[in-house]
Order: sequence, then structure tokens, then C-alpha cells
Amino acid sequence: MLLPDAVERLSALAHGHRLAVFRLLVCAGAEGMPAGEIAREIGLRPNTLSSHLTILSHAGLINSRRESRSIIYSASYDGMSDLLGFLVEDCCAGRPEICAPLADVAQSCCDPQ
Amino acid sequence: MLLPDAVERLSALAHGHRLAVFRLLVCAGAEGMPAGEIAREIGLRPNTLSSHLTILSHAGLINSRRESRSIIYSASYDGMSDLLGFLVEDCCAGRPEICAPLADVAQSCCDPQ
DNA sequence: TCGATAGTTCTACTATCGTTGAAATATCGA
DNA sequence: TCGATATTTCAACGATAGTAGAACTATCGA
Repeated sequence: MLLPDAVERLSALAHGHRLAVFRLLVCAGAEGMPAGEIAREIGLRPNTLSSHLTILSHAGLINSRRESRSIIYSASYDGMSDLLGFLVEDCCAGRPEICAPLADVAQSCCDPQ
Repeated sequence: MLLPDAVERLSALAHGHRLAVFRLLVCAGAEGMPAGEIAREIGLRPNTLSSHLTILSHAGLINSRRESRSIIYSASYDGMSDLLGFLVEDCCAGRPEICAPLADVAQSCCDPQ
């Protein structure tokens, strides 16, 4: 992942509504949520939400599929992983200060016991 | 970490020059780098860089200390860890799709063998 | 086919961001 | 103390982002 792509992804997440949308979709899992439900949940007009969804989608952070009249959005785990990977990429020169706590977070999060 | 703080941190990183500065400082480690050297490395005027450093600093992503005439900036590992923790916080509901790859990244990065 | 539902696209307006040039502040060496 | 070095602060400008209203497109049920 190149720096400009990382900037695009970070920019997409660097907005209160968009970050809220993304987190909602992460919680929703692979099945995702229709745009209308997201709009109701976050409290956004359909057109405003649509522009945010376009931004997140173009940044590679969410995916979409049509299902009858609804368009279902879901978080892109690959997109997020790439970004996180890029962000910890530089801590390697013998400095685990960033990625060690990160590994803890990841582990405690996925492996509660 | 609350959503508005995460947005502030993401916004700080969501800029080509600032992300480059931050990565440079992560590479520089705890000893950090003086502002002038950063400016030369990235190719920014001193006042432009200064405004970016203020933004990164206010977001809690870098620290600074004066050393004679220079001001030395260094990456805040805690600030970065908090942000990364916030970003993976939501993948917990039985869905390791995001944080499992992240754990891999963190591990392979800090533990090359 | 027609009306209703679900989303998107387009246009315009306001607000904020990024950069610059100039001036100010802090520290050091002579 | 004075000039030089290192960096920040201030004011102003152009560019970009976020939101809203209106119109458009796609799909479904009767």
C-alpha cells in the first residue's frame, strides 16, 4: 500500500459521520446493512449518507451489493487490514513500542480467554 | 478513546505531508528529529511544517522537547497505539477478520524470525 | 403500467484547510 | 549586547470538503 492510498483511506475515516458509519458496518459483520438503515441509525439524510458511502467505498473500506430495492453495505476487512498494516509498517527497526501493544489489542480482542 | 478524539487523530494523519512526517518520526525512534531536519527531509518551508507539527502534536501523535536552539519532535507510541486500538475495537463480536491479520502484521513485524 | 419505495446524482452555498510571506520569539556564540 | 540560527505566530488567499434541496434512476407490488 502506497502513501497516497493510505491518505485516502485515513481521510475517509477522518470524519465523525463516516467513522460512525464504518464502525456500524464493522459491527454489522459480513451480512452488512442497507443504506436506509444506516442513515436512520446515524441520523443522516439519504443523499448526505450516500456521498459518505461513496467516499468510503472509493477508499476501499466498504463493499456494496444490491438486494432488491436496497443496497447493502459492509465493511471491507481487507481494506482495513491493509491500512493498519501500513500504519505499523515503520515500527520495525527494532522498536516494538507501537506494534507490541497493538498485538496485545488484537489478541485480547479476538481471544478473550 | 472517544470517537471525536479518533477523528482528530485520523484527520492529523490524513494528509500527505503530515503522514510522511509521522512516518519519518516513527523511523527516527525515541531520540526524534529537530524540526529543521524534518523540513529538509520532507521538503517543506519551516512555517508550513510548523503548522503541521502543531496539528500532529495537538492530536497527541507526536511529542516535542527543546534542545538548545532546536525543537526535537518524536512519535508518540502511546498516541498511535490508542488510535490503532480504537480502530480494531469493534471487530470483537466473534469476528477476527480484521484483528487476526493485524496480529499477524504486528507479530511478523516485531519478531522477524 | 403506475405509484411507492430505496438510493443516487447534480448544483450551489458555506465553512474549513493548506500554503505563503512577513513579522515575532527564543537561543547561542562572539 | 548584537547578529545569526531555529522555529513559531499571524494575516490573507485560493482550494477543497460537507451539507442541503431538487431531480433522477432502479426496483417492486398491485
